[in-house]
Amino acid sequence: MEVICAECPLRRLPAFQSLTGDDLAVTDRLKRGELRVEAGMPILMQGATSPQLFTVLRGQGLRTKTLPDGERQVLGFVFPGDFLGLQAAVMAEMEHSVEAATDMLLCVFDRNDLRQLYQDAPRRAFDVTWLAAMEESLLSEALATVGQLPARARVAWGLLKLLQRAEVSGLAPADEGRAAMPFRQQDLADALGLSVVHTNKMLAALRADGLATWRDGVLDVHDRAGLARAAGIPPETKRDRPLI
Amino acid sequence: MEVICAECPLRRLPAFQSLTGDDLAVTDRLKRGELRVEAGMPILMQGATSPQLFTVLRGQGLRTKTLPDGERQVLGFVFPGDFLGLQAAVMAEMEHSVEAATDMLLCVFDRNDLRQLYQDAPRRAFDVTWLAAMEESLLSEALATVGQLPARARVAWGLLKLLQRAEVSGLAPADEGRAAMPFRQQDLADALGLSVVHTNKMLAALRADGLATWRDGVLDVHDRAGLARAAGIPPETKRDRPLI
DNA sequence: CGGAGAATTGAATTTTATCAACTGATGTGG
DNA sequence: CCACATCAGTTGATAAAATTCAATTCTCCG
Repeated sequence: MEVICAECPLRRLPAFQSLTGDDLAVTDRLKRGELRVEAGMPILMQGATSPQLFTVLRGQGLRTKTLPDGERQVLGFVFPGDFLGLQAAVMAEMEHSVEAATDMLLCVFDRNDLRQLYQDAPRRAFDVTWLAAMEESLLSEALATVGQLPARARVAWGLLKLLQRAEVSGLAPADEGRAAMPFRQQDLADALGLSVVHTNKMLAALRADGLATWRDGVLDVHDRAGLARAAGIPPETKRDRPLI
Repeated sequence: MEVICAECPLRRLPAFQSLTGDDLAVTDRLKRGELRVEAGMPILMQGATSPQLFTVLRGQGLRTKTLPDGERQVLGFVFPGDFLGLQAAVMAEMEHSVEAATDMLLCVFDRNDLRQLYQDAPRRAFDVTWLAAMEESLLSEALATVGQLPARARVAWGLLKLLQRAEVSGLAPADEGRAAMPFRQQDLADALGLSVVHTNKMLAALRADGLATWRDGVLDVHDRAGLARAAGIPPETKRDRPLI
């Protein structure tokens, strides 16, 4: 086991809440090990039960849902600090899949220990609920965006969200508006409910307007305010999040 | 206080989990009263903090999110047994609104008691997380539907979901395929990311195909299998849910 | 009886998807 | 080292889907 919770590099990020030594110890005791996953490999499968829960230490991934007719919806992008598999632990099985977009390093927990956590560490249990509520909030915003905004605004929103997530999770400096983006345009299109072709055209439009450029795996936001305007001006919101 | 938890009529429904006397007592102690809300009135407001949490005893409502540009997305339909306001209790403020579609009767809890619940009744705390995970799952499915399916399939999916929710919450007998629907076509359209006009045309198409009729506040599903096929065949799933 | 809100229908317009072709980068086997 | 396949991105032309606009009906309510 390489990383103990007390020395977890993620804890140093301003986005994450600080913890008491006690809570740290509880978490550390529950940690079962680490798992390396190669880019492109599945982490959790839709329809399967998983004996394990994960926290992302390094790398990025995708949450995807496949419909009976074969269509794919990207539910969200996975970044360091994200908690994976709560659904499988709490309900019967996963309703979506998670796959690695880059090589990833995961912190492993046991599904059965979750009940124990609720007994022994109510504060940490509350944090788990906090994360679930946060996910719900993210999904709500995505649904509203996909349901109500035209294509250009959707793409602008998607780029802003990606940049924010990268900044908060320490993958990009906070003010440069630049971050590594290991995802494909197809992934963004599937997240926004657009065809790849149209997504590509909207990206070209945003680029032509000097708002943002996404090329060779690097996203560059040249005009954050302008991009926010194109997305329908959702003012920037930040929140301290717990880390499991 | 009219209803004590031990005699809550919702507990008799097969959809809800049974509870130990202990857990019931804890819940009962936390119940602060009941609240009557008239049709059309707001229950929780987007952007506001709420000192209270609610469980729906009677009536139906809508969860809605308003975008900065004024567009409205319906995030979901509220039925008896639903738990409202978790977001406000766990995070800083509500990210969406909840309003009554019919006259409603709500069970009232105090926001500050939630922490206490996590201390005193870990099993109930786990149930709260279960509900949050369930909401997340519902939103995921909605996002995939809105993002990937064509209009006719979306409407078919919406009608099926509405019927299922009505049946599970005891508002409609399980096998008749018929339920009271106090919502407007505009609400369904806003839930599916379609215009009212187009939603209306798709409803007409489904009616013409003998699949379902929605008229005068009553939804009639004539051919459940056919409707499911039109929606892309999401096989029927049922789950026992906890009741807070 | 008049008016407001909701449902319905047809027609014109816009948005987005689909199809098809081409580029550039990457990787593989001969 | 080159021919060849593959995969992601790009672009233009065409087709389909859904929106908007406009007009009408219906019901409920004062």
